[in-house]
Amino acid sequence: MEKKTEKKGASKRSKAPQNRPKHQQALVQAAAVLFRKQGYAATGTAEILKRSGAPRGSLYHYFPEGKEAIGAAALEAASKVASRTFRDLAANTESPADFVRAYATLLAGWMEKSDFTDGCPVATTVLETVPGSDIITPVARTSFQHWQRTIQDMLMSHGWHGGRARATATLVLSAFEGALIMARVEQSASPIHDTAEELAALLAG
Amino acid sequence: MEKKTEKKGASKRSKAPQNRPKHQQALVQAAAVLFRKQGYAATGTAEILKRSGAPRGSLYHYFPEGKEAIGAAALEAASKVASRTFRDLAANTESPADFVRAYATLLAGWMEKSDFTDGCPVATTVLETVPGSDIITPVARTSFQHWQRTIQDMLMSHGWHGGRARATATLVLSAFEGALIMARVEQSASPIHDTAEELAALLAG
DNA sequence: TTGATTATATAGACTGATCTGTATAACTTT
DNA sequence: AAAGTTATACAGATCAGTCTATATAATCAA
Repeated sequence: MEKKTEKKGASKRSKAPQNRPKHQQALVQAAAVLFRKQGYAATGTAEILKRSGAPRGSLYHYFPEGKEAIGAAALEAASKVASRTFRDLAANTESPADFVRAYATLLAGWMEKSDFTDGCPVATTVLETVPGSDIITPVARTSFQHWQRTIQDMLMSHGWHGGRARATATLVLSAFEGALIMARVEQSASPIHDTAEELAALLAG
Repeated sequence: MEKKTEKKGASKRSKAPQNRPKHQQALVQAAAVLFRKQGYAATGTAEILKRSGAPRGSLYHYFPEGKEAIGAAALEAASKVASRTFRDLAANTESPADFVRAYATLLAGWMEKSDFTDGCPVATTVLETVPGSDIITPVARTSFQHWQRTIQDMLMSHGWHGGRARATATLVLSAFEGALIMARVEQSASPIHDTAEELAALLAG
């Protein structure tokens, strides 16, 4: 079982530190996209490998706990992106009503661009793995709590008080979560805009 | 696939173990539970067979198009149950605000009873198969549209006007859909009640 | 500096289990 | 017998995960 021994290595022409965790990030990124679009169980490790360009060995090197660990990492990555979006949007809008409208526009554009094959990166995986997976469940929980808190803070910075802000933030999150599902099924951004307009009415009144 | 197997009708109403579509209904029922709890792709036909007690041959006899056809049938069955619940609830509540509170109580009890392993029977399958599956996609779309329309009618029967009733019904549906996901992740009925209370405030004001 | 040693990372063949779907035989009921 | 249903064996594909070998980096030895 001899293999070609390519001695071509050893050339350290570039000191670019590109070969450290070369494939780790690619794996998470690929998994995030695939899980989001087609679900957790329907996505095989082979597909993740192919899309990321990583070999099988790397997957189990970086994620000894296997597929579930990749799922958790993908959720974590997606969660951070969304949290940052929430914060940025909160900083650049003038009222809660503005905030939900702006976020709706963002989501709608995103869904349209993907031909309605995208959706919430957390929801898809969650419905297949929570509470079954001990690795994914806590990550998902933290993610939702973080989002909820970010929206709650946004409301409070506009004068809302604790208890009501908490419940309202939950409604906002629930509504967008559901609107993404409806948009996907109806292949239309309308549910997102309808939901946001009604939310805006509540937040303004 | 809907106009083929129902010619015998209710000619025989004996409770006796008559094996007409004996296994057909059991298959759909088993699939509905499993898809709802653990997802579409994660549920193998073997598991459906085992839970339903049907042999493999029956599955492909009643559903020649296989797993996707069972998925569509399960969605259809679940959709009808929910529609009926909506109508019954609408008939027995005195205002839209009452309606959402009553439905929240129903959902919360259901989730608690299942230890938060249940959820919306449509959402779970949808996120894995729409728009990929040509068999499931139209069923899911019809289901959501039917629900939306039922809630819209409820609102209009309380004096709401067309345009606003449409958008508000979408919000209500989205919010409950999302609240179920959050409840599952947080292993708590609070997101459902919080969401419903905020919705009630909007509907009352 | 050079050489040896260990740790990290890449690479893909391989495994046994499970997947969906098919084929065909054997009932059951009319 | 004929049609409708049940029953099981089977097939090819794919599944997640393990294995061994190799390559590159970092650390230590002289």
